[in-house]
Amino acid sequence: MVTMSDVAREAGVSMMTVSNVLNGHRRVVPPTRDRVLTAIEKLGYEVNLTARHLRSGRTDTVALIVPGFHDYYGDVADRIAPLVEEGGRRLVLERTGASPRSEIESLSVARLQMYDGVLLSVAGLDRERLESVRTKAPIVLLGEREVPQRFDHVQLANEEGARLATAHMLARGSRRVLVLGGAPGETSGMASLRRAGWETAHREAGVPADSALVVPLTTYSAHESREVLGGLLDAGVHVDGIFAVTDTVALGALAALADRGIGVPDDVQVVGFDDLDVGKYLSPGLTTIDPNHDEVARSAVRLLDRRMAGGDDPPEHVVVPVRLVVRGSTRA
Amino acid sequence: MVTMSDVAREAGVSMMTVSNVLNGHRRVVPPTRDRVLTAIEKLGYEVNLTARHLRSGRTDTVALIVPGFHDYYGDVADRIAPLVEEGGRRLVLERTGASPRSEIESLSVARLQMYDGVLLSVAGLDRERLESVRTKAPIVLLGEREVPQRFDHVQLANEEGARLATAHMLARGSRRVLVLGGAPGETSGMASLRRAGWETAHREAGVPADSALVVPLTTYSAHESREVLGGLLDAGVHVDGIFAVTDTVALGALAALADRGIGVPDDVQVVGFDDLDVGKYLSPGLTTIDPNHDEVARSAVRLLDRRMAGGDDPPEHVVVPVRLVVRGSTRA
DNA sequence: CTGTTAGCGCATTCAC
DNA sequence: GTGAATGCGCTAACAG
Repeated sequence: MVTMSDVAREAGVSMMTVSNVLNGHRRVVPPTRDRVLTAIEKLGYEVNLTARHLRSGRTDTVALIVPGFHDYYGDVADRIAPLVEEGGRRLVLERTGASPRSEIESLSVARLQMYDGVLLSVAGLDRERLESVRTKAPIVLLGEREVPQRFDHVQLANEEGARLATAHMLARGSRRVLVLGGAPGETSGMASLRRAGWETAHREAGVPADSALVVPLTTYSAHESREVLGGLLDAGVHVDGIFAVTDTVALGALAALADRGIGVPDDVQVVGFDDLDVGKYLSPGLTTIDPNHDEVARSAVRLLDRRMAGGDDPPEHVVVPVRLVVRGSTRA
Repeated sequence: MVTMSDVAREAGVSMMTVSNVLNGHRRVVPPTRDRVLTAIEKLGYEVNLTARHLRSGRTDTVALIVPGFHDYYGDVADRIAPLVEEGGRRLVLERTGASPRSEIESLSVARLQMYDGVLLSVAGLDRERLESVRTKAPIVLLGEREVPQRFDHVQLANEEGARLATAHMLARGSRRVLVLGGAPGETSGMASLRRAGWETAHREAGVPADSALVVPLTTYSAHESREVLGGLLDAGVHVDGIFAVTDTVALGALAALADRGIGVPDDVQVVGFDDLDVGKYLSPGLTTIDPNHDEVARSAVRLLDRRMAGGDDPPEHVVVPVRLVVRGSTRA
């Protein structure tokens, strides 16, 4: 391995001069600079980032830690990456994985040290686990769970999105709108917030909200959704609208309806949440809530940049506005 | 920050004993061991992974480098992660991004140093760029592009999958099977290999393959697929089967057909490639090729483990078998 | 089984 | 504008 001192010897300068040429912290006069650059080129030298990290304390790396790689954070991650790169850093993804052990490991001081800052998706983490994160390292939380006040946090306007979705169907004639994946009771967490928006829409429209139409899910998978909704339909539950708390849930719901020959949107209107790409290509297209990933990415990076710059402003809790995207699964 | 020497002092032992307790390289007698563990607990010590890396040369980290986070590699990544963890390492994802600059940076010696091994998805990289990767670090290439012989490589049985897909439609009566996203000419690269399989199926079935039915795409997006196929249909091209080179392309094709009221599978049969989850929930379900991600993950990690263990076996080029998954978009 | 020595490659600090 | 010394925190190699 060719090191900085090899380059220094080749160029006839000290290591410090090489270092300065590389990171530009101090001015180096052009002729010296050129000699160094020539030597670097000739020897094929590249800095050892690990040594730089140990010495300087900076890693120039930001981590986005997600529950799993396949989930919807991939889309957000692609929007976060260029913003992080603008700040001269790179983004890496880690996953917490399924086991509590690996989850805790992802959040250990040792691992957090590897990064200048961490964006942590809280989808898979309970509050207790978050409370136990002991570090003053820059962290911004992302996601729809309730989080400790002391963290910066970016989440969606869950309740507002659910209200928009439900009001849209009520305004188009639905009177029995099922909220698929909605949690009864409570007022925090994605499922509860979205159920609350469903209630608000009913109240505003003067339509009674039947609590029998709040149908919880455990995995929020399309598979579970299809099974659970199918069971209800087969049991004769009367439904003329479905607010699925995610597009994935909506996908399962559409399959359950199609399995039974129930027409969308004529018999039952359907609205999802997330604006997955697939929704555009279904027939009919899926009406949904656009979660505004660009704005999520911008907010998250803005908050993290502030922390990484050493800002000690009070924690900020950003709620990103969302909007309704109307397609064919609801009536004109 | 509490360091190893703090722990050593607290426990009344040398740093080496602390180090040995932590990494288990040498036996430490239980009473000593307990004193060390108690001191670690008391002080809340955690190793500095950067220092360990600089000293030992190991990072205990494997990187999976992909063109973008949102694409289909998320699914493979989730299967690779546990296998990497079994080997006592963690997996991180990086993306090459769009710009050639960041792509080259991802492959720089400096960055590759950060990892014990690298799994590199070649989807976004041309051969020239790969040739220029100068390092003897453990690397395994993943994906359907042609790659230099000197690398280990895992790819799908593209041609066989395409043959299965096309033969399935020909056997069920299609005589004008369009290959959407197939590249004319050549015999390397995903699109060409899949077109070759389409040709093979025709030859085996004794059906002439009309080269006018080879329709190239540039982005392989659902959007492009919908537009391109729509244009052909509107121009009156006669088609009674579509082999879409990816499920995403199939999604766009299904939308183009639905836009025009063309029935699937009665008027046109459709087969995709990738077995994306969404295919199960469409109506009708999408017949497709299961790319066997489990086997891709296993092969990739096996090859990488061998390189990381210092094996100097000749480069291995694994072709992972695929299978046809029959759903409603083709006839019974 | 445990300790001592040395140094991984770089950037901070202080000198000139 | 450039150089010399020092040490970030850890572990390999060698003693004992």
